[in-house]
Amino acid sequence: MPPPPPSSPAGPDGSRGVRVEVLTAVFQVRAAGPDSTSALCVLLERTATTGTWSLPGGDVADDETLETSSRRLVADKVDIGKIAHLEQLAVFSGPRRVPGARTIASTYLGLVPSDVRAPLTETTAWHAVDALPDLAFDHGEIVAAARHRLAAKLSYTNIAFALAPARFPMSELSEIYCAALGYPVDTTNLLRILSRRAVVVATGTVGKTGRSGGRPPALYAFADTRLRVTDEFATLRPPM
Amino acid sequence: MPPPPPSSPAGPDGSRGVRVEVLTAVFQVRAAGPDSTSALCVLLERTATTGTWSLPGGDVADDETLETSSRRLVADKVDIGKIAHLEQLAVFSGPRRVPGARTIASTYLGLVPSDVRAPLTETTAWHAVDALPDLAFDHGEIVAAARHRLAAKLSYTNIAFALAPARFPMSELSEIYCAALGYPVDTTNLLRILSRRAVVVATGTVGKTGRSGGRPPALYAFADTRLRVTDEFATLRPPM
DNA sequence: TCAAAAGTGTTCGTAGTACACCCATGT
DNA sequence: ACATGGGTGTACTACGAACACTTTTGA
Repeated sequence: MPPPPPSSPAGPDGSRGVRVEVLTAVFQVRAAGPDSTSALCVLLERTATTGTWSLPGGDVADDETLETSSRRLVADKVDIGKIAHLEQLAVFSGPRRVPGARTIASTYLGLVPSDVRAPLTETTAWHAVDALPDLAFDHGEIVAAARHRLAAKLSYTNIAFALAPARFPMSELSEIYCAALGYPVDTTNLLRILSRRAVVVATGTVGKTGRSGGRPPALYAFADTRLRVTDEFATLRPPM
Repeated sequence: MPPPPPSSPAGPDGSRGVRVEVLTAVFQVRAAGPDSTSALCVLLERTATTGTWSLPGGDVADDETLETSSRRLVADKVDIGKIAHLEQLAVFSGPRRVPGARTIASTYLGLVPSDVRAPLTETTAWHAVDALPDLAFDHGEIVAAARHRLAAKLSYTNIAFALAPARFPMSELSEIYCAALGYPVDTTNLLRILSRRAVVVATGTVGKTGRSGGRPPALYAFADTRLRVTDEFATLRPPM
């Protein structure tokens, strides 16, 4: 019994197929809440009929990759050039994850710098991830996975470049880390760690002092604008 | 202009869809080469017609998740119960990644303990990852991604439980790490690290001494048989 | 008693945390 | 001058790498 070739068509006419949707969790650290402290927020859109919130997404087109698809499907919500980082998250494939036709969701994590002011439409809004409304289907699970991924990568990659403005005082970067991680981060040590790893560099310029006095802060910038693993081997390093 | 609901069907009758195939890179550390040293190997199958090697896989069925699909599609090659760990890898979605109908590949990484002796069929074989033949389509890329994932997780999770037998001397575990990582690992330090993290525990039993003399080794076992992150925060730990 | 393999202990370097202290600016 | 925020310096700790040394077995 010869096994079928592993990549053979599903049916004789190739007609069989499943629906594949792409869903993207776009994050931004932004002022939220009454005291306007920074919080990690996710972009949601409201379905007109049911009123429930869901992640932006839709179907893949024939001639595009899933990543292109993700970009296209959030383009009308956030300026496409403003997504500083986009990466695959996971596939959600439960046969009954959505009602109706069987639909597999390929999900993405997108990041937008904190100084981007996206023009929102009537049906889209940023929601703090710590105070989410009920989400459609398994979208809550997807947001949770995206948060987890972001938090993990903050500690061993330069992924924060995609959440920070081009230039920033370290105190601002510290706030961003704090918002994304959910716990306070020591600004002093953050600078040391990121400097040692050559993730951030001083620009030589200084910013303006805040509303209530204080020394004007030095401005820093990320050395790269692409994801880089900065602490590859937590342990079990190769010899020498 | 109300946006379409994010999970609406693609076409009026739901007929539109893409082909989704599941491909699995199954790894095992096994004796390979003339000197029969341990090497990381991947399970491949040969296409009868073209003679090229490819990863085991096929199409998703309507009522199964992708993971179930992966298990089913390698079941005739390796006893399904012997896959100690299976996880999502990535989605490969280039519109022209395979000839013919547009096919998206959802890929998985599977691990089999080194003491499992799988009954191979005529068309399947284990190949050392350092001496792979030409692979079909983008399967080489997939194997590379799987290797990379495995190496990374070896340093911050207990993932090696899925590559090791139930009980083993530390020298054997060291060989497994060495084969999977591609560089030598100090057995002494490996024990210390994995003990501190409570990843391995001594069983109290001792094994048989080798063919050429030597002290009989203590046998160890993994504390868990499911993936656990053992070094969650490489840095930026939460305070206290 | 010697070789081979396993196990123990010690030293060293480095990275990250915590925190005290010093600097620059606005009021 | 003093409050406010930014920056520097310094202990302390912990973990892992490297490697020497001891123990236990078979020949």
